[in-house]
Amino acid sequence: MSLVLYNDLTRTKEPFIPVRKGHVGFYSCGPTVYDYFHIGNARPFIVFDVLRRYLEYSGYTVTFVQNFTDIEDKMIARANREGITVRQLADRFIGEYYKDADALGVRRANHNPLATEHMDEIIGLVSTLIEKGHAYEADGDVFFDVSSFPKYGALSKQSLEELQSGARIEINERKKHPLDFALWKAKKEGEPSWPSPWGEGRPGWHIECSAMSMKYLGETLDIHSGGTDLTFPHHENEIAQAEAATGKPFVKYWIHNGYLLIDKEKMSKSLGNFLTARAALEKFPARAIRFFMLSAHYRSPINFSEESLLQAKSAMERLDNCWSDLGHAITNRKKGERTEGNETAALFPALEEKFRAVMDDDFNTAAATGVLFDGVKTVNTYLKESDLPDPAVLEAAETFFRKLDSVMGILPPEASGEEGESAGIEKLIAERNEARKRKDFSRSDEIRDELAARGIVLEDTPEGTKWKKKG
RNA sequence: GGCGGCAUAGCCAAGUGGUAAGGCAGAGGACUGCAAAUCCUUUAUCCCCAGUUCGAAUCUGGGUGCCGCCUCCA
Repeated sequence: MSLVLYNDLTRTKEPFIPVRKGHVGFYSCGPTVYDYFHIGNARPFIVFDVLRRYLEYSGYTVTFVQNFTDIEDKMIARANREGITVRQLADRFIGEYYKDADALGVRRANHNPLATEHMDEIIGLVSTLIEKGHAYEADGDVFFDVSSFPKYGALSKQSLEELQSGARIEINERKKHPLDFALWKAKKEGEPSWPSPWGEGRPGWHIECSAMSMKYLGETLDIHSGGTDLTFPHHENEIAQAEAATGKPFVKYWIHNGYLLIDKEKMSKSLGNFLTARAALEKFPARAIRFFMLSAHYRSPINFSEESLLQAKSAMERLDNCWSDLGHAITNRKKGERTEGNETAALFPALEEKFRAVMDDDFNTAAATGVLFDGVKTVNTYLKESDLPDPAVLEAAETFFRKLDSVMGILPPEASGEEGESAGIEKLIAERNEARKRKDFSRSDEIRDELAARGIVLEDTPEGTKWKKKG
């Protein structure tokens, strides 16, 4: 088995074969850093983080690039409103991006290029396009000439005529074709600008991704991802810019995630129906948010709701219980225990194989969560039925969870031992167990309630009383 | 108008020809001083109609409903 990906360019699932054997160049469109990102924006960050991790799990060396758009209309508008520079605004929200993305368990990219730091590459690309007759200057603006690029519309499967007929774009007299788009915008009053062969100005939005992705990943990328709303025009334009300039295929696999909906409607800043990732993180554990995102296929729309997140949270608690029970069993294992658990131990590699199979099929994280919980069930059943667990089973189980978690990133973090607190809790538990021996249940329940008020949950098991923090 | 997506149990959601994964919630049982956790049992003929097929949630045609893109947007 090997990975098969749904390629939006061909609208079919295709075997994944990278340009360079063993290596993957992966570019994902990043945020415009004019505000906190919302939970809908978080979807691609999380799902493509998982795809990247899966590629690494599968043995590829991945170069993952995600840009920050730091010069753009909304950036300028907000900076002016707040009386700060665009650069200051960008610095601020890049910092905020990392806070939230880190909290969500999104691994950092290998490169996070900024448009404003790649003016040479951008201007170089625009110059090439003009030289090759694919772009033209008009009063300090430079436009891409869509009619010079026959493949235009290949990604969105629309002809120029079809695209135009439904278009709601403003007529611009200086454009040769209504769908021509800006590569370079002449400076306006109150806007940051950079020198260029066409005068002072700033880059259009689409050009930065073409220029920066090719700089870091070469002229043909393996994977380019983003939200499905970027298919047109953003990604269509990226293809036009890159391929008109290089004459080579720009991207082998285009993948787009479905929207996150709220009240059955797309969550977006312009609709005003958004919840920032930060606000979501205050309400729900990050791992529950990740699990929620992974519980549906990445191309399907998912509906964000309080109920869905609470369900995800409960599912995580089940995983936590299993993981902590497994940890207890491992910590407390004794020498000379049984070693006849081979059959059970063998279940885990088989489950991992299943995980691999479903993930290889266009990255089916929803099915993968099923496999994860098959593992949970297997562990729970084994621990219940086995008084003296076979270390081989425990190790196989732990390996299974760690391997899957290297991709999904939803296991609880390692318990941080706050020494003093633990000792105090242990003491109370001992006192409670004394009371239970005396059958002084009112005292023992009092202690349990006291701990519960501190978020400590007790479990009486044949091996003694366990405690854990309730998240 | 063009392009595209979705419709599976109370809720979330896999499954694309051989009689429905997984999670949440519910019910009954086991265990427990009571709990908690866990285990066992239990809860669906897959939007509707017609067709193809020995056989369809899965293919074809038609219908209904919902959503998105074609403008900034993950």
